[in-house]
Amino acid sequence: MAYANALAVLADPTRRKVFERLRAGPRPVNALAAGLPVSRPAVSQHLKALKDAGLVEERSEGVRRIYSLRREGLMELRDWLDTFWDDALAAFKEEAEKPERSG
Amino acid sequence: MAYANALAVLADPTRRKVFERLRAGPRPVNALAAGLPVSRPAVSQHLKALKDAGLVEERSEGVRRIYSLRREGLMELRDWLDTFWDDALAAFKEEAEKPERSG
DNA sequence: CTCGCATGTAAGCTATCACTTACCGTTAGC
DNA sequence: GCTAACGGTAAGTGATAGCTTACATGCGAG
Repeated sequence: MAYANALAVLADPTRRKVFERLRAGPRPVNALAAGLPVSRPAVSQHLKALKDAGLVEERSEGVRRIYSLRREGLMELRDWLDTFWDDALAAFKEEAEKPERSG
Repeated sequence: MAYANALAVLADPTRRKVFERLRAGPRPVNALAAGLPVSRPAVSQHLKALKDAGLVEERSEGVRRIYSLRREGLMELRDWLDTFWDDALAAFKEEAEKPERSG
């Protein structure tokens, strides 16, 4: 059910912006916070949330913490999305929940 | 930017549950609310949010409102997700944001 | 028309969330 | 050791989101 966490974390616009910035490659906190309309501690908090959800990973480089994307964290979300196009599953579930029909 | 709305709407567990129930086929509000730990008005409110986000659609059938999935509403979200695997785009953006490198 | 079911809407409450400021630990350079 | 830069954490605050109850609306049956 990691997709649930991913959805919750990515729902916030600022946090999503931080996440999207990482698409361009690994970045230290300073760079991620630059230009955003929130303070640096706010970005730190967002990064923590992203990390807890498995969406980013962090490594130390001297005094900096370099954050990078973790695409595996998005995979469950993608899989979940795909279940809405899986017509076989949908049909099965429909029958399972409606053992009898009036028509 | 419809994916932003989709993310925000699907982030709530109860609302997501309602949405997932629709995977099994069109349902009236009553059926969607049955068994959920929240009141029926709460479900109505969730359905409104889902509808506003383009994730469900609604049609009247006598006194009932039949809600059904709208997969198009999920497409933008899926496309957005895919951008995180698009390495060409990622490389391009990386270069665009870093015109010079120390190496 | 009257009654009842199915559903949307309004108002109010509470918990949560994102933000800010202040502070602390850590690393690098002199 | 002293200082400066990077960044994580704590405490407090205001806004928002989801929930509930009460009420309004619309359709169908008799």
